[in-house]
Amino acid sequence: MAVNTRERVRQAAVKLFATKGFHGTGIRDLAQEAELSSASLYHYMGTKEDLLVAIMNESLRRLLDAAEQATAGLTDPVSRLGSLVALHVLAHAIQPDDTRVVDNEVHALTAGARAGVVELRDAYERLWADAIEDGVTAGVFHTGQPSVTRLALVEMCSGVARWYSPSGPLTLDQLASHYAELALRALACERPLDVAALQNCREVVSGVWRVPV
Amino acid sequence: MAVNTRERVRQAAVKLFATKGFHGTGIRDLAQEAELSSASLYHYMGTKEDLLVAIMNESLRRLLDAAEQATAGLTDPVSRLGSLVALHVLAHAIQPDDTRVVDNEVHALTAGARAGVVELRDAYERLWADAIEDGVTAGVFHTGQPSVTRLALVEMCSGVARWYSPSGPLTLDQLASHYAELALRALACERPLDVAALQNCREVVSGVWRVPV
DNA sequence: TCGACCCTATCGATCGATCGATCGGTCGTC
DNA sequence: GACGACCGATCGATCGATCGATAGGGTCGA
Repeated sequence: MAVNTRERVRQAAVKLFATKGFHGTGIRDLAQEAELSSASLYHYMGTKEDLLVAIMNESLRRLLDAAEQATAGLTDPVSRLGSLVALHVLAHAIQPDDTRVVDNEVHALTAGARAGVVELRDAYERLWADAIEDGVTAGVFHTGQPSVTRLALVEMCSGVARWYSPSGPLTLDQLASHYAELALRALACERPLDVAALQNCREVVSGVWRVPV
Repeated sequence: MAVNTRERVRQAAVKLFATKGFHGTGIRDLAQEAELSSASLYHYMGTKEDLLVAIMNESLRRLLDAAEQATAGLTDPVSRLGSLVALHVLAHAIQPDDTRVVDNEVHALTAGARAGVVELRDAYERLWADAIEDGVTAGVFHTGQPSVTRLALVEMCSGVARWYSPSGPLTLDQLASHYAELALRALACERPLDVAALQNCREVVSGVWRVPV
C-alpha cells in the first residue's frame, strides 16, 4: 500500500506539474489529485521541490539509461543517431507529462538541484553530439554546424510531447521512424534507416518504461 | 514619460515571465524590476493576467504580421517555407524572452484569453501548413505526414529561443540560413535556398522589430 | 499674480485569500 | 501497545490587489 500511494502521489505531481506548471500547482491541488489530505501528502514526500527534483532526476536517468542501452555496441553513426531519435521520440510520446516537466520546469529548481539535472542532461546530449560528430567524420552526415544541428534535432523531437496522442492516426512505430527519417535527411545522410536498430529501440523502451510498443 | 514607464513595466514582465514563469513571478518582483512600488504598477496595467495576455497577443500578432508580409506575393512553396523558417528563427533569436513566454506560458491563461491566443497561433501555423502542402502537391517537397512534419519543423525552430546568443559564433544570418537548409532537407527538397527570400526576411524583421539584422 | 481646482504619478500600509508546511491527534492492524 | 497511515486545524509568510494620501504641474477665473 505504502509504495502504491507514494507512486500515486508521484503520478499526480507529474500530471499537474506538466499541465499547470510547478508554481501553478498548489499543495492542495496535489492532495486532491492524489486523493489524500494535504497533511498526508507529507508522509510520502519531502518538500514540494523535493518532489520535483525526484521526478526530474528519475525521468532523466531513465532516458539516459535507455539511450545508453539502445546504442550500446552500435558503432555505425547512422544506427546510433537513428536509435537516439527513435528512443527520444518514443519516450516523449509515451511519457509526455514526465518529459514536459523535465523540459519546461528547470527554471523552478533552486541552484543546487539544478546542477544535478543539468549534469544528467549534458551527459544525455553528449550521446547525440558524439553520434553526429562521428557521422560527420565518417562522411555519412553533412552539416557545417554540428552543435546547432544537434540542438535543432533534439528540440524537434521533444516537441512530440506537446501534441502526440495515441488515439491519433499515427502508431508509435510510424512516429518514431518518421522522425528518424527527418533527422537523417536534415543531416544529408544518403543511407537508409537502420530498421534493426529501431526494432531494438522498441524493445529497450518496453523494458525501461514497462509498456507495450 | 507615462508611455515610457508603461513600456518599462512590459519589458520587466517579459523578462521575468520568461525566466521564472508567470506563476513564479510575484507582483513585488515585477515592481522591483520595473523600479516602481507594487501599488504604482497598477497605474500602468490591469491584473497580472491582463499583462500576460497583452504580451502574448502583441508578440503573436507581430509574428503573424511579419510572416504574412514576408510571404506576400511569393508563389513558390520553397521560397515561402524558407521565408517562414528564417523569419521564425530570427524572431526567436532576437526576442527570446517574448517568444518563450508565448511558447511556454499558455497554460497560465484562463479559458477566455487562451482562445484568442490559440486563434492567432492557428492562423500562423496555417501559413506553414499551406506552404508545405503546396510544396508536396507541386512535387518539390516529399513527406508522408505533412502535419507531423510541420509540427516538427516549427518546434525545431522555436528551440532557438532557448540557446541562441548574439555573442556566440553564429551571426543571425548564418543561423537563419542554416535552419532554412535543415528544413528544406527534412522535406527532401532538391532545390537550393531562395537567397533573395532570405534577404527579404531580413528587411521585414528589421522593420517589424526595429532592430538591425 | 494669486489662489482654487484638478489630474497624473507615486507610494506606504494594509486587505482578505492562499501559500507551503506542521501540529497534535485518531484510526486500524499486527 | 506500538506503529504506519491518515487527517482537521492551524501556523507564519506571501500572494494579488486596493486603500487613502501626497507631491507636482497645468488650467482656470478673479
